[in-house]
Amino acid sequence: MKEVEQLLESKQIRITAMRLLIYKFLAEKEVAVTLSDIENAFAKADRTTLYRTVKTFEDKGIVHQIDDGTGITKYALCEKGCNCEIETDLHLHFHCNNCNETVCLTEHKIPQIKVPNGFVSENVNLVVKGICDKCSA
Amino acid sequence: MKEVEQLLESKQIRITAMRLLIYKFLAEKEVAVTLSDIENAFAKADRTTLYRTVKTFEDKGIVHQIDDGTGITKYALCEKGCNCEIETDLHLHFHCNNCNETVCLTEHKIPQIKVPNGFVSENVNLVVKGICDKCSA
DNA sequence: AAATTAAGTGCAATGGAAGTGCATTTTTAG
DNA sequence: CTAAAAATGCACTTCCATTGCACTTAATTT
Ligand SMILES: [Mn+2]
Ligand SMILES: [Mn+2]
Ligand SMILES: [Zn+2]
Ligand SMILES: [Zn+2]
Repeated sequence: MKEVEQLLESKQIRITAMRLLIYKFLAEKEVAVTLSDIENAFAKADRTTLYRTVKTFEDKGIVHQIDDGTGITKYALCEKGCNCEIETDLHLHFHCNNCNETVCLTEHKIPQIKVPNGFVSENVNLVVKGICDKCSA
Repeated sequence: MKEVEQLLESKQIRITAMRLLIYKFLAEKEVAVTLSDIENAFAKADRTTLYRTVKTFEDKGIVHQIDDGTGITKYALCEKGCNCEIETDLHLHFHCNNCNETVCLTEHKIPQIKVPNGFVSENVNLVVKGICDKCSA
């Protein structure tokens, strides 16, 4: 647990019980989660608090948002040294049409995309949909 | 106008005044439009009608939805012979962070994306964000 | 330690957009 | 012309993101 507290402090995030719990929850999940997922895991806490906690994490660069096309924002912890606040998020995301879960494929970087003359690419969002490893087994 | 009516008929879409107008509106726009854009252009028509008209167009394969990450669904006419109802939509979309408009880059196909073993890719959504040609000039 | 200030949390409410049920109008078919 | 089918309009619902404000907890200052 000490490591988590150190991480939060290093990112200028004050430590509270709620924040430690939410961080732990995100760390245990191997998939991206919605606000409702968090809400269900912490029935006592108010949705607003969870929302703002995740937003704080995002602002401080330890969580990134994922728009997987379902219309519901998902969140996942950043990898160590991910820097997605500064550079653009480079890895791709996979959404399973069967189990409806979304995962970060952090090892799979988004290839360079060519755009027509006059266009300037600053950022790319790439979501692959299909069947995940668990569902295809 | 005759061509439009023929196109609609060939796709089993009944011709109504509203549908012709909306088709014309989409055809004139060189960018993807939101439902609100259409709503503003046809103040008299009810939002539901516009919604269902566009949905009909989509079901019949003459319009495709675009999720550009703004959280608001956008629509654009399909190219001739686009077949995005059958195969997956292959071209990429560009969203301008300056003018906030989204365009189809129909000439730019989405490259083959590698996914890890066990994952099956069925569909890819690729949105590039940056500065469009008009805004960068 | 007490007082002051700032930050975090909870409750209530708002707003935007997508979507649906049903009554009414318009089109099509017999 | 009449009956059936499709399209349209209105009202309403749902879902999620987001905010204002009051209250509680933690951090600073005196
Ligand atoms: Mn990710
Ligand atoms: Mn397109
Ligand atoms: Zn799955
Ligand atoms: Zn632009």
